[in-house]
Amino acid sequence: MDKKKKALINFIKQIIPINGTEAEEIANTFHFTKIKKDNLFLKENEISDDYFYLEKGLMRVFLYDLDGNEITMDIFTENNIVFEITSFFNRVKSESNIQALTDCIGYRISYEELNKLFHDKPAFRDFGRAILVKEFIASKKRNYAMINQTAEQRYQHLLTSRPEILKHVPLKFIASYLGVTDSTLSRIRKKK
Amino acid sequence: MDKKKKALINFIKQIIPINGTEAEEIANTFHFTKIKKDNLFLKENEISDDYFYLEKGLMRVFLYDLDGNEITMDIFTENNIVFEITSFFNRVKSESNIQALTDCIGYRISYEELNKLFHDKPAFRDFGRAILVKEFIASKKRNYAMINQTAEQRYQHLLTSRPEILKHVPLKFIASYLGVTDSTLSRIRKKK
DNA sequence: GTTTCTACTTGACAAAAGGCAAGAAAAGAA
DNA sequence: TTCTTTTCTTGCCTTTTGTCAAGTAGAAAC
Repeated sequence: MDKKKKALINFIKQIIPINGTEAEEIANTFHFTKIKKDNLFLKENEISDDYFYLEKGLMRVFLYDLDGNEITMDIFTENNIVFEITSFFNRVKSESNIQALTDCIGYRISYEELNKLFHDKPAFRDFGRAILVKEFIASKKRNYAMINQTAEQRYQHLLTSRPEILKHVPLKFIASYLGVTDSTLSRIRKKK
Repeated sequence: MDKKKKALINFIKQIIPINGTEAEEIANTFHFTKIKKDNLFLKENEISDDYFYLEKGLMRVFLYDLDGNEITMDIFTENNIVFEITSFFNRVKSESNIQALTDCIGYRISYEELNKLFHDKPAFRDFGRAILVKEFIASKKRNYAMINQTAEQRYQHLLTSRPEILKHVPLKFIASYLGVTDSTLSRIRKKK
């Protein structure tokens, strides 16, 4: 038993009903991982092999648009699973990068290990599905916000729902995540 | 063996590698369903119990914003799985409605039947996951388009990638799906 | 046929957001 | 500390999109 995996064990228990022993066995398949600030956890054109529980820190997903501009598509905060769904599950080259915005620690498993867990621990299948569903719902909410809210409303929502992002992430990344330019976000922020 | 389920069988085979017999057995768990134009396949505040393969027709997902306006969040075309992920998988009341935009036919199963299939046909688990991943990717692409493209670019893309929508769906639904007002879409369309 | 909807268009003006460039402020490096 | 780089702000002007309201076109109802 690895005492240090407590956060991961609690996270698993929070997602699915499972007894302590089994949650521990699952957690013990995961490997401790550190990522230094600014380092890339996933590079574009690589096939992602990381299903990663982020215990501490912040990460972002970004890619380049047709003009070569960086677009921040997602920002992950602690106590979440971080992975590039397309590349990881479809075993194709990633179009996006995942970068640590602060020093990060957490636990990872490979595609093979994940599938072995699905096989060995049927309860864990529900975990896998629940994570997919959870992230999918978050993506749909973002779509809704982009259609129905102004940039200012999206900013206010981020401010109240995930204030830790505002504290640690440069404005330009937040701006592109919210779908505006950094000038616009700077003006929005000034208003308040 | 039900000859009429050929489209569904082919769809399953297209998503996962599977032999004909097993694909047929899976397909035979599904129930033929018709939905008349304009009818609601799912009503808000109901718990969705439909995992639906749409063989022919068009459907849309919509909900009401805070001002009571209808927002079309998604449009489904034929040869796709239609379901409200949050309500169906989390067994909670749906916040959105699903409506037939034309007369529709297809095959449905319930949540219970789906889970039974996952249990009885391990290969079908990959199908379930592949569908989730497929829809998730589509949602992420929509997010990207909303952040990086103008309404006109989004319209042009829809025009070339899914022209059947333009033919059969009223402009106001397409407009809200693209994240613009119907006036704006009308002007965009005029340009070309 | 006429009426009644609904779908769509269009004009005039307002609001939201972007582009660009200059400069201030803050954070890091030496 | 000073220098350098990055981050953020701001002004000016343009583009995009929204709002509201009036009007047309077409389909469906009577």
